Amino acid sequence: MTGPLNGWRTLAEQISEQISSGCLAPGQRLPSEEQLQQRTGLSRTTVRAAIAELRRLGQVETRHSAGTFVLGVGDMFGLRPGESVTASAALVVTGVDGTTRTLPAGTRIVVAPAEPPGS
Amino acid sequence: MTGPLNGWRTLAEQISEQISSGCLAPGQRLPSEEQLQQRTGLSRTTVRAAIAELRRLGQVETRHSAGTFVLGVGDMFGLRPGESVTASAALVVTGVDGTTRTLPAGTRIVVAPAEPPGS
DNA sequence: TTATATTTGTCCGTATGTATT
DNA sequence: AAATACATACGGACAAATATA
Repeated sequence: MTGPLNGWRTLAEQISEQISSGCLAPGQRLPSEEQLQQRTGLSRTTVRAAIAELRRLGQVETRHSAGTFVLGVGDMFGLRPGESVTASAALVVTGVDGTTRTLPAGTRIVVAPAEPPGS
Repeated sequence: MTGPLNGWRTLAEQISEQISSGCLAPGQRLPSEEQLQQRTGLSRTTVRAAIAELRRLGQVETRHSAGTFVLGVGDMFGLRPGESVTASAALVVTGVDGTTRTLPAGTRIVVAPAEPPGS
């Protein structure tokens, strides 16, 4: 098995891939929670956990009683040495392998110094 | 009544204030979910929702089977090539000369590519 | 080392409220 | 007014990882 994974992680990943591949375009509405329940056989709790994850990753936005919608890709900003970034909300760092890490609000993001080659 | 006990937002706010006021110091463990249940009379679902909110705000970090711990603030984070950062709130970039620039929420911060010397 | 208790993780079901369509 | 869809909240059960004895 590729990995049984949990319920909500698997579902979040599947939807995320549909977004990445363009099957779900920006502005488009995701299936309702009930529809996702029926299609996947998962409970509503699990479906909602998956959507919450997508929200955390900034891929979708949920509007009360209207649905969950795919967000467009945000702009990129290239941070240069000497510059720093902060925000009044938590910062989510996405690593090279796709894993994420949450930093407290107020953390200062700077460009890491280059590693010396002889490490 | 011991308190209003209305919902996960209230609980999250209460704990958040304890963190802001220093009653809960960085590194300190929050009461367990069961303890919070008993103290507040809320269900575990609601208690967990409150903690999830604190996590979303970057105020705490939860370690499996160990507990939820208060995070320190004002730390630095060195961003490395390949990593990216976003936040659900506006991002403020501070330049080398001290000037600031505000970027919309969702903007992806990446390490700017090194400029070739002959530019 | 083994065993036990604690604590969080995941998952399910149900009910009701609220906002949108 | 009615149907749809998300928000909140309760309850229970078992798994998994950690800490402790």
